[in-house]
Amino acid sequence: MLDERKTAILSAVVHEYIATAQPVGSSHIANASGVGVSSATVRNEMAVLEQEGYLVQPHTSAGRIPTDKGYRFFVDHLAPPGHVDDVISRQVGAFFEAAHGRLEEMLHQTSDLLTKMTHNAAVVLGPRAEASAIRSAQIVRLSANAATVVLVFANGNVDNEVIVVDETTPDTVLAGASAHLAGALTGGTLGSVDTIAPTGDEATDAVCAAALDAMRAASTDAHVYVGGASTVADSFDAVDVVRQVLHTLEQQFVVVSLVRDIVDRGMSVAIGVEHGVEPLSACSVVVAPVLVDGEHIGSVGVLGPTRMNYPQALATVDMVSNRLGRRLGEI
Amino acid sequence: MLDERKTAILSAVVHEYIATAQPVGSSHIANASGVGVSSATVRNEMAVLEQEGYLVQPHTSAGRIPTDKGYRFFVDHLAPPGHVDDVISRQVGAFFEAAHGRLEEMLHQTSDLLTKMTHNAAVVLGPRAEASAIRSAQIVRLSANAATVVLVFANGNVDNEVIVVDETTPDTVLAGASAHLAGALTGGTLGSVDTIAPTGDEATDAVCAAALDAMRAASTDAHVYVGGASTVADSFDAVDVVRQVLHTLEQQFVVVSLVRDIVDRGMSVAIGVEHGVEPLSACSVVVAPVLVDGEHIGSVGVLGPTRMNYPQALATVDMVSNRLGRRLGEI
DNA sequence: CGCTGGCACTCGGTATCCTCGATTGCCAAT
DNA sequence: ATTGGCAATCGAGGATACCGAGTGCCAGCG
Repeated sequence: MLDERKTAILSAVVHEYIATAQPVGSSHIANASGVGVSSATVRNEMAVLEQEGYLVQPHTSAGRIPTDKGYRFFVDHLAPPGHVDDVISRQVGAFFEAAHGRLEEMLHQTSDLLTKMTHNAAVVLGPRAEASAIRSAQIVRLSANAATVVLVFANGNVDNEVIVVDETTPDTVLAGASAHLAGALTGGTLGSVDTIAPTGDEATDAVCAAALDAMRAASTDAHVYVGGASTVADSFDAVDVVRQVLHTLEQQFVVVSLVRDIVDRGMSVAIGVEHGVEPLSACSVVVAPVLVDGEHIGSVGVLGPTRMNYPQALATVDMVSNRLGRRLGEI
Repeated sequence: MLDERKTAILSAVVHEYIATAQPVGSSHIANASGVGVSSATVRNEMAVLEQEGYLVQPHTSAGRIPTDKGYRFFVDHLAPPGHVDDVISRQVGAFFEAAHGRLEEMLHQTSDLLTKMTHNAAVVLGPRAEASAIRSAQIVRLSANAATVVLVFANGNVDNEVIVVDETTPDTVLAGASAHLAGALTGGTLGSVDTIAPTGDEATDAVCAAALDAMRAASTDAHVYVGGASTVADSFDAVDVVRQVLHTLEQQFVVVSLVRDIVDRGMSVAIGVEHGVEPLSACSVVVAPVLVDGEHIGSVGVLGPTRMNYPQALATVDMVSNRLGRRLGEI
């Protein structure tokens, strides 16, 4: 464990580096921060902090910058409670008051909101379909050989899949199948319903089976919204880092498992290499689960450079996840 | 108009520059291309081409690079018919064969497909809701004070909006409103239906009106899918150009009007400043309308650096728009 | 008359060198 | 234990020189 003075110095370095993105030297700290001690002493302490892995020097004769371990210590022990500006807070409130319309639209906008607040890329993971209760199911014919299955879930999500139907299938059979499907699914969840009881009519049963298959296939892919990807271009000077990060962010699968993994481990911040996604090792991720009635139905997070503003990010992500959860609970 | 030799030289410069991204000098052309003429002659011709605005020199003692005007001449008069690799072509075919599920999902995947094929950012504009015939409408209660309106359109699109209902509204009224709404809307379009005939029951009419308002509000925002934004980081070395372009690409409104504008003007390529979006002046856009039964229901396009591979982009965009249109027509 | 080879000139890119300043580590003094 | 002082380090930034790719122009040639 670090003594009080080392702690103060580390804190000062982190703060300064987050603010300026420049390696910070001993004299800066000796002068500016509350550590009433000479630069030489700070130097000695910083040398120790470097040995212990909290700081590094980009090169001799440069100041120090925090390592992942340094940031970790900072967020675990030093991060001020991070509070969200009152004005901002009110804006978020207003945003969720006004939020309406499709669930998807709302989640999308939420990611934009996070981006605007933190100036970092934002990720919103929506609820999985299979967990939510089904409120309505219907099959609507689109053309001679196509129909669409529409499921309305209790959480406000509406999902649909186009299925192929035989041209000879009469509308009456489709309508029958629609009614049968509605009866079988309404009140249940996609996860709980395995098969649909046969009606005896072959054509009807075929349509129902196709519909269920299609919906089940669709329900597995998560809703994920990544906003503000362009901010990563602002966060890094090295164009190849930008390339790598952007490229990775476009792979939904990677993003989803990244966020899920962190949330599942009960963490709220993953710093640099901690999250194990190598191309994002210059980035930290701050996440929070979205809870509705205590149930974990999604996640929100922001992704930025390791020298991001952790207190603000933590506070913001927390607040947004709360508000979003509350809003979703109202539906 | 340019004589044959100038044309050949311009063509060679464009080709070379697209391939290498380096200013191309007279000797390169004299040696490599089919213009059987000395470098001195090429130099003279290039000087003229520069005066006429087809080429520029980044600085004295450097080779030439094409201007927007140069590219324009190239795509208008010189671009080889641009053909898509057979293998690729088959893959696209397979993609659209296999395409299924939600319309949105399909459009999203289409943009990814375009990105993969052209290594540029891709834009897909989906059909507007208001134009398409409504096949089904229903209102489903989600909770005491919320319900969702679900509309199924003939083109396979399914749209929904959450509306607020009075807590005291009984389920029977909602069901009645749902039926009434379905009766009023089915067969029509959102554009064609102004108001819903009153039923006489006040609560029912209120719900119907709210539903119509919500859907009409929702129908105006276009479905737009931007894929492969990360490729712009690969296309430019200057990090500030990357920032600008990415930032612009995130503004859906700008992207939508950009593409719409080009398509509406009947153009298939907008080069550099031609499209008038200043932050994208280093980019060209290749677009094609998506037609179903001769009706323009959406657009696809790619956006890349002005030195993109126009023949390939044109061919690809064309092909994808055709296939997509055909596929959408099947529904 | 158009084309060509030749030549002087230009200028960006790269390498080299130097200086300047920020910062460090260490040491002796307090 | 802390501090002021000091030599040492090393990158950033500026100046200089060189190289090479490329140009423009001109005189000669078919």
